Amino acid sequence: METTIKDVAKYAGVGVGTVSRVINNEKAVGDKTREKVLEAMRVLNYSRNNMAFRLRKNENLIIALLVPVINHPFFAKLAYYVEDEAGKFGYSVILVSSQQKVDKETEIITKIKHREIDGAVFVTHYMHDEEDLQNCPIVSIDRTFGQDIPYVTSDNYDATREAIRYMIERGAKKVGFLGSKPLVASEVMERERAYLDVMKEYAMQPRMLNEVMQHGEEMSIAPDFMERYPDVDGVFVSGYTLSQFLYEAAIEQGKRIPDDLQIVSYDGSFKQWGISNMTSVEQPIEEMARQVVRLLIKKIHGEQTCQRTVLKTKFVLGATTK
Amino acid sequence: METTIKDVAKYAGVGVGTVSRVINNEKAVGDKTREKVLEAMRVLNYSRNNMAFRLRKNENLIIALLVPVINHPFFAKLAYYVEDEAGKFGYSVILVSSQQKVDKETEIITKIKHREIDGAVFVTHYMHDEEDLQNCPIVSIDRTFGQDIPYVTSDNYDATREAIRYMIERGAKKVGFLGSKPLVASEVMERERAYLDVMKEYAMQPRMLNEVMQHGEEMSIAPDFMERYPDVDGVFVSGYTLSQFLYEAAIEQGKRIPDDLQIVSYDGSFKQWGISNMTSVEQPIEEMARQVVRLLIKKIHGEQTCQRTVLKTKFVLGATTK
DNA sequence: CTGAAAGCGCTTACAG
DNA sequence: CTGAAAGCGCTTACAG
Repeated sequence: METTIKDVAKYAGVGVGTVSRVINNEKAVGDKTREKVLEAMRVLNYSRNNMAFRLRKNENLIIALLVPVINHPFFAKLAYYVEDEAGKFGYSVILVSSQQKVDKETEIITKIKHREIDGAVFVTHYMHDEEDLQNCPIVSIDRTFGQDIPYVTSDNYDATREAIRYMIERGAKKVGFLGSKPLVASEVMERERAYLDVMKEYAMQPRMLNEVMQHGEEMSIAPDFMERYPDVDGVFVSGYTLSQFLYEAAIEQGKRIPDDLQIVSYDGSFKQWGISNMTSVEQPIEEMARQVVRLLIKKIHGEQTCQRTVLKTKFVLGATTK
Repeated sequence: METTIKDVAKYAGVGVGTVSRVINNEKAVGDKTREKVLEAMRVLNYSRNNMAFRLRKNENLIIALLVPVINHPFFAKLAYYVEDEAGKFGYSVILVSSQQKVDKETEIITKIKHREIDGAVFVTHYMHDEEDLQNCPIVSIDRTFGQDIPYVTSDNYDATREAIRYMIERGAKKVGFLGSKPLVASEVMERERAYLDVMKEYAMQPRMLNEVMQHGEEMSIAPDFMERYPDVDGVFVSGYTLSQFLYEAAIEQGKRIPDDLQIVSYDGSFKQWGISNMTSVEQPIEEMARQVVRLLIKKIHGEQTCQRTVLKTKFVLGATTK
C-alpha cells in the first residue's frame, strides 16, 4: 500500500489539511509544524497521488503535441524539448503524429472537451474550421489561427530576405524559391512574401514553386522544380525535407554546388541528418518549444498570454553557398 | 459544467450505480433500464470523467514508451503504432527519448513507483541493474531482461542466416558483418551468432565489426569498417543507421553496388528514408508494436503473459544484392 | 496558523 | 436487476 496523506498526518500528529498545505508549499504553516510534516514525509517516503490530485484540481496534467510527422528532425527535436519543458511543470505530453490524417486535430479537441487532456500544441496545418478551437487551451507554432490562439514563430520575413540577399551578393542572378504552401494561415507564408519582395527590389524574375503538398510529395516536387527552372543559380528552400531532395535533384542534374547553384534553406541543416553542412536559416527550436509550452500552461490556467511571439533565427553558413 | 454521472442518473430516474454499470458495459442491467440510461447519456452528451475514473481504479491510463532516439524510422514507426494500439484500450502514451541519457530508465521507474504512469515499454538498452524492474509493469522489445520482463522480438537468428546465405548463393565470397553491440542482453546478439555460424559452415573467415556504440558514432564506424576490410564483397548490416552510412562509405570507396559489393541490412529500407531500395530484413514493426502494448496492458492488470514473443520478418529484395 | 469536514466524480461491495 | 452508501486521496473554504 502506498502511503497517503492520512498516514503522514497521523505520523506527524497534524491534520491532513496541514499536510496538504506543506506539500503545496503554502506559506501559512508554522515552521515547527512544517518540519514535523516534512520529516514524516521523508520517513514514510510519501509521494503525492496524482490521480487524486487531478480529480480534485480538475486537471489532467497532460498535454498533447500534434505534429504532421515525427520522422523529421524539426518535429523530433521540437518534441524532445516540449517534453522536457512540460516535465518541469509536472505535465506529461502525449505525442500525436497526424500522418496526413486531417481528423487528428478534431480528435484532440474532443479529448480536451472530454477532459482527457488539458490542452494541446498544434504544429499541424489542417483544420479550417476554427470554431471549435476558440474555447480550448491550444497554442501553435507558426500558424496564425484566430485571435484567441497564441503562437510562437520565427522571424520568417527578415531571415528569408537576408538569406536571399546573401546569395545575390555572392553572384546569384537567377534566384528561385521552392516551398510547400501551408493549407491555412501561417507565418510560413512570410517567406514567400520576402522572396517576392527581394525579387522586385532587384528587378529579378521570380522562379517559384510553392504549392500545397502533403508530406511525401516533396520527393517528386524537387526534381520538378529543377526541370522547370534549369537555369537557376540560387535557390531558397523553405523546409528541411524539400532542401534534401532539391540538393539531390540538383546533383542528379549535374549541377556543382555551390559553383553552379547556391542553396540556402530554412531548417536545412541538422546534425546527423542528411546533408549536414547546408547553408541555412536555423530556427531556435529549443526556445520555441519552451516558450510554446509556457504559453500553453498559462492558457490552461486561464492567464493572459502574448498572442504572437517571434524568436530570432540564426543564419548558418555551410558549403552550399559561395 | 460538465454533465456527471449524477445528472444522467437523475435524468434517467435511476441510481448512479446503475449508470456506472451501463457505462462499463456490465451485463447485469435490465434492457429497459439500459435503454433509459443510454438515452439520457445521449441527450446530456455525457462522457466519463477520466480523472475520477483513474482515482477510483487506481490507474492512470498512461504508459511510457522509451526509445533511444525518435529521429529514426524504426522508432518513429514503432511509436506511431504503439500510440495507436494503446489508444484502443483507452491509454495515452508519453514518448520519452533517452538521447544517450542513461538515467531516463530510472526516471521512468520512479514515475511508475509514484503512480504517475502505469507501465512502460523499454526499447533502450541501458540499465544493467535489474532489481528495480522486477516489480514494475515493464515490457521490452528485443531486450532480454530477467525472467519477469516479457518482450517481443523478431526471428533474428533465422533471418540473418537466410540473408547471409542469400548473398553467398549469389557469389559473395568474403562476407562481412557490421553491427552495433547492445550494452545489455538482447536478442539482437543473435544476428552476430547467426553470422558466425554461417561463416563456420562455409569455412569463411569472419570480417566483423560489432562493438558497443552510441547513436551518432555510426557515421565514423562505417568507413572504419570499409577500411579494415576493403576486400569484402558482401556485408550484412545490423540496423538502419549503420546501413545508410555503410552504403555511403562503400560508394565513396568506389565500390559498385551490388556488382562489387552486396549489402543486406536488418531494417535497411524505409519508404521515404535514405536509400529506400536496399535489400533488407524487414521487421513487422506494426505487429511488434501492437503485441508489445497488449503485453504491457496485461501486465498492468496483473494477468499472465507470454515471456517471449517472436515475430516473423520478411526478406525484401532491393537493388543492393545481385 | 491549524483541524474537521465537505466534496471532486466515479466504482463497487452490500442489501434487497 | 437495482439503489443507497462508502470510499478512492486529495484540496479548500470555514471556523476557530
